[in-house]
Amino acid sequence: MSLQHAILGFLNYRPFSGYDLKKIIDTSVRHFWPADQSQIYRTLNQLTEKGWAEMEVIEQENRPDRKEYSITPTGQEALRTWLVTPLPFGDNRSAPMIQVFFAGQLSNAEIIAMYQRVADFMRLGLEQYDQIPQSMEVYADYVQSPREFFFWMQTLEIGKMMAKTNLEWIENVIAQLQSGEIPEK
Amino acid sequence: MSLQHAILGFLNYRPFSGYDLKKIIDTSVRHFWPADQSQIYRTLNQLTEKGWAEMEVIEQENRPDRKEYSITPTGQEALRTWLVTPLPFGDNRSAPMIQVFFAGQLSNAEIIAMYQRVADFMRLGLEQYDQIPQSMEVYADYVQSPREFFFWMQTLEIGKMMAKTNLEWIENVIAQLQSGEIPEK
DNA sequence: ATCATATATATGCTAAATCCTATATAAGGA
DNA sequence: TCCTTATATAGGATTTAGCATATATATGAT
Repeated sequence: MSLQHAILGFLNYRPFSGYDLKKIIDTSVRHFWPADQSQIYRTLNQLTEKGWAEMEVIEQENRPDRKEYSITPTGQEALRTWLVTPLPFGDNRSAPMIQVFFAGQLSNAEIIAMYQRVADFMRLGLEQYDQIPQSMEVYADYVQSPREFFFWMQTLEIGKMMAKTNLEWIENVIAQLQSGEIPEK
Repeated sequence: MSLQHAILGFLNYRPFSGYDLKKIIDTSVRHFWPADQSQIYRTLNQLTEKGWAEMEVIEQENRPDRKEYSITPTGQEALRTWLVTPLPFGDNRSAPMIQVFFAGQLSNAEIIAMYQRVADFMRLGLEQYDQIPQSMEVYADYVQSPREFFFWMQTLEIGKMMAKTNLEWIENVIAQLQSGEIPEK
């Protein structure tokens, strides 16, 4: 359902083709909603069937025709309705959490080794967060607005905060294990 | 894939039936990995086909026969291999993040109203976290071990930390919007 | 001349998840 | 008697996602 709304969100800026959308998504919302090319095309068909988007074939020389999709008034209404619907944060499936739940079945040494590797990945990720704002400038091609930019940066901000919190938690678990407080089974 | 490993994790404590597992999952890992009844039964079939679990029919009086599933040595190996594989935290789809990304398409008043409702939900959720440890005692029926308990509590701990971080972020966004720093489009 | 890359869309197949319904037995309450 | 709840498993239908492959044109590099 959400990919439909994500695409509607972009179409509400201006019309795009499936090919455009693939590139845009890969440089923006991919971090919290990756989308396969085939999925994007299929979703555009769904939006058209629902009457939330309209398609126009744009003939081109030297390259295949484009199918440009525009949002319809019904689509704009559907988008707004969805955007103002409170959704629960932190309600997502998480395989790493399953690992934590069953970590007791491993030895302390194994757990420490694994989480030290995870912590290293997270520290790397945190460093890279600071380089993302530059790559965000790409978006200026699509929409030029400090208001939009503010909310885009908020998705980065929350990502960074979550990563920090995760890292803090991991470091704490490692410390507790290393302190010997947690007896082996 | 992960439901298979979650179920293996439980089977590694002792044999369970699909009916047992449904109840156990609903009172434990449901928060980060909900599972439908039919999905559990189908996954048990998959585990059996893979040779990771074995099924034994237990005849009962007065009620339908149980099919008890035990983990096999191959299954234990698969579980261990998966448990020591570092998985990236914070790599999950998040519909609320899509809403943030496109929030600029709403008015400040609409955004504030929506996030105040979300914040209220989160504060409620945070209060309830403190009551969960009691309900965790149910697990004692399945496994009696302070070591296991430690890791179970860690899944609660990270959930609470994440909820706090989310709330902090939301309160900050609301404050920025209310301060008038963010111009309407 | 060939090979990779960019532009552009489509379809087949599979896995995973969700919802719904079906089947069967028995206890307990209204 | 009938209805609900508990115990127990199974399968159909649909949605979403992910991976692979096909098709078509044109440019630039080796």
